Amino acid sequence: MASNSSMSDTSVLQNSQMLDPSYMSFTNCLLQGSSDQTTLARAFGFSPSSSEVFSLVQDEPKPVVLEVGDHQACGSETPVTPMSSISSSSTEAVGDEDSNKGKKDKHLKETTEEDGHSPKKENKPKKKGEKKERQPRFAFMTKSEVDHLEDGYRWRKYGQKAVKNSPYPRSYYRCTTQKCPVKKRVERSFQDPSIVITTYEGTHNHHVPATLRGSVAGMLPHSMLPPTPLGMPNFPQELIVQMPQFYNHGSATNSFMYQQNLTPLPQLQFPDYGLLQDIVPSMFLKQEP
DNA sequence: CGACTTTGACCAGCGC
DNA sequence: GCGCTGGTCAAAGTCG
Repeated sequence: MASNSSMSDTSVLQNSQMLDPSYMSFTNCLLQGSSDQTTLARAFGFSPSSSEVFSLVQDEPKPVVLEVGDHQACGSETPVTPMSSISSSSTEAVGDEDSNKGKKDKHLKETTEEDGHSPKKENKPKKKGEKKERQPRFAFMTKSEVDHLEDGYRWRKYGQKAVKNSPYPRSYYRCTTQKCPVKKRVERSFQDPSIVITTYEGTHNHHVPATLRGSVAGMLPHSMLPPTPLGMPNFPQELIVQMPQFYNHGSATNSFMYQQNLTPLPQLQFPDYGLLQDIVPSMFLKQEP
């Protein structure tokens, strides 16, 4: 599918409310406070390009984030607004979480009785109480014509589902690298079809494939390359590595716009989280007061 | 021929 | 308990 996005500008806007203090550090800098896109870009080591990143959502247990240019990141004043931040701890919230875990179990379920019967999956025994650990997740919105943005990694689509209340389907991708647990979900905002909502889940345990067409990996500054899975915070890593078109199909125009402190698009300014939730339901967790 | 996409089915969780 | 929904599987199809 489309992997090229020839997008337009890049603007980041955010909404930073409900940020859990713990996340503030990063999110703050990243999304809200620091807002200068350039700064942001710099902070993450990517350069703007084809699409617009409207908001970010992170679902991280820990705000490990700052390591990536943190201090630098903070301090500007652009309006970068995170869609929200999710603290996994407090509320198991994120429905997705379950999803991940539950789903898999599904096939754990047993076929026992007539076992082997189901044509499709076979089931493996799994413990009932056993829960799957939730992978760190990170979501962001981009303005893009293409659904699947090139981000340097190779993905394999493993499913697509219609989204309730939305004419646009949601696609599920998995990193094709062996043993890499990273998944991502891509869907379009039904409110603004030009907006693509991408959710990454998990952490790559490998580097960006060097063989990627266009050798994206090669173009990446080392700061963008995935650090070791162990040593680095997941979030930043995700962000850095996966910010799609940011480093991929950058165009002068885009870069320019990016640095120009783009104006937030009206339709992207979400007055309240309810709205946001409509757009990206699974990414918004209620925050306990 | 391998890698990837499409698509219908399956399953678990959740709300009613 | 039932139905809905989201997430995943895997066979079949497509593509380079």
